[in-house]
Amino acid sequence: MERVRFAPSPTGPLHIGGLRTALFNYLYARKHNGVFILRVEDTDQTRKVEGSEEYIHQSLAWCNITPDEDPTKGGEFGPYRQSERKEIYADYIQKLIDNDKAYYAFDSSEELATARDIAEKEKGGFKYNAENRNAFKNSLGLTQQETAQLIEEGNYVIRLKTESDIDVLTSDLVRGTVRVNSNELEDKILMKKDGMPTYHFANVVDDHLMKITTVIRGEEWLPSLPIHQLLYDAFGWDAPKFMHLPLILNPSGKGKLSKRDGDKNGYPVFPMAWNESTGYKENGFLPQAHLNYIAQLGWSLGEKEIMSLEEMEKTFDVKAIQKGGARFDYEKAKWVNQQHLAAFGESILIETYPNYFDKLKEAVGDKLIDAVGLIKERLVLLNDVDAESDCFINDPNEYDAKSIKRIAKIDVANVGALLKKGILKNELSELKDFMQQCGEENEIGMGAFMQVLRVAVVGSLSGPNLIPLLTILGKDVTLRRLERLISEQS
RNA sequence: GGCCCGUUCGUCUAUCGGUUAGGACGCCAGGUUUUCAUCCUGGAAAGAGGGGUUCGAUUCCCCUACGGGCUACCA
Repeated sequence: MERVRFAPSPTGPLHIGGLRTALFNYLYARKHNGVFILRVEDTDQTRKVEGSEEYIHQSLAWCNITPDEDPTKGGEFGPYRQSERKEIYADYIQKLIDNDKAYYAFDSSEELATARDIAEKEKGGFKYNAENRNAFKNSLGLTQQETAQLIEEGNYVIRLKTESDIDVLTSDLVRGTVRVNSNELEDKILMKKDGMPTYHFANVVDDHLMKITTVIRGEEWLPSLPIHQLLYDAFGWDAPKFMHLPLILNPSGKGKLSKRDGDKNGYPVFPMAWNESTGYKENGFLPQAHLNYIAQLGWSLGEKEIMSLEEMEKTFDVKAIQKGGARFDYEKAKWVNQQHLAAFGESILIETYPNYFDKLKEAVGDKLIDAVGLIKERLVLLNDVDAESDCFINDPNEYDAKSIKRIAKIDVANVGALLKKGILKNELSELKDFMQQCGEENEIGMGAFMQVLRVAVVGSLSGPNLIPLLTILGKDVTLRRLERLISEQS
């Protein structure tokens, strides 16, 4: 039974990268009939941001990515919030200490900072490990008595005791074997002064205890994989499988996708609104379309790019995961959304997103389905509904200057008068025949009629199919709008 | 700086040693449409560079370049 987990920190809103990690975990679980767990990694109390855990839940819910086990619904392996697992970590760190795999260290942050400064100037980097740990204040160099005394005072951290000069072999599902010499590694802090574990420690302990079979996370974790491997070894545990996902980059390719770049270039980076920032939801994206697009960043879906979540669950394949980072492309994200929108039937679209169609419904009543049929193929985002519906609801506010220029050659008064007559005498649905006939008699092109009528009704030369639009609006509205154009343009 | 990972059209990607290097977004041109959008057809557009291995390399290996990540008592 495969068990995977998405393990975000509640330090702010979920962003696109985090959401994709969640998605891939979820897809992997579903594909293998496994279990998808949400674990909240809130071991850093100082960086915790109010409301962000709730935000993570809501975002996943919006996307229909439902955890099988999580902090709110619980599960067999809880608690699922790391801050509630303090005693567990204390037990396990003791095992490491007892087996000489970890040790106490008493260096102050200031002492470490100076050591780091000096080392960086001298050899370009600082590492606290077998090579120099004797130079620091820790239980490895101090007597038992001194150590006990310092522990009593409470100002200590616990570090992993790495061996010197051994090859650490790790394996990644998308990258194969990664080999690092332990001299490159550090005696990472496992337990902080406040008694909370660091990511490295809590992660390994929890993944083991929660019986995680495959760890799927971002590539930024690849450098610490050897540390995690050492930790599994220290406990004598089998490590799970690992899959490190390529990063999602800014459109420029410079750096990880950032909120800053999103703000600058006008695209959201969060699933839903967070403080001043709007999310994909508020910008009119369908959750399945958003997921469909971000899935393409690092996963080759094949020739058929447009897929529902269910289809992705079936086709997800580790072999198709990309190694290199993928740049974000908002244009394509919108195109995917347009494709999903187009696949909806009118009534299902209205049923699924009723709020977007409230105003239109009020204006056209039982002709709502016809009206939506006219605008549906014009939508890229759900938010476009407003602009596209406008011609059903309001008379044109003002006439588009370019369009007025384009009909300048037409005798609006004359054409308008003929149209008026035609509308009074004919059914709107038959107006085209009238224009044809009347056009021949008066040597006026079909285009002239249509353009005048369109500008009158919509205010510009673009918009939905005109005759069906008129039949929904009715004769009164059509005539009113036509007369106004005649009076303003004659 | 050190370590790790990566590199096919502008972008997302296919190719598991032999292909006219395929698809998608975007772009351009044409068609459909009263218009715009949709839709359809067509077009321009790619193997970072250098060495190997091989009868043959985009594909395997090495070097270089470039890009990214990590280098916290943050995750």
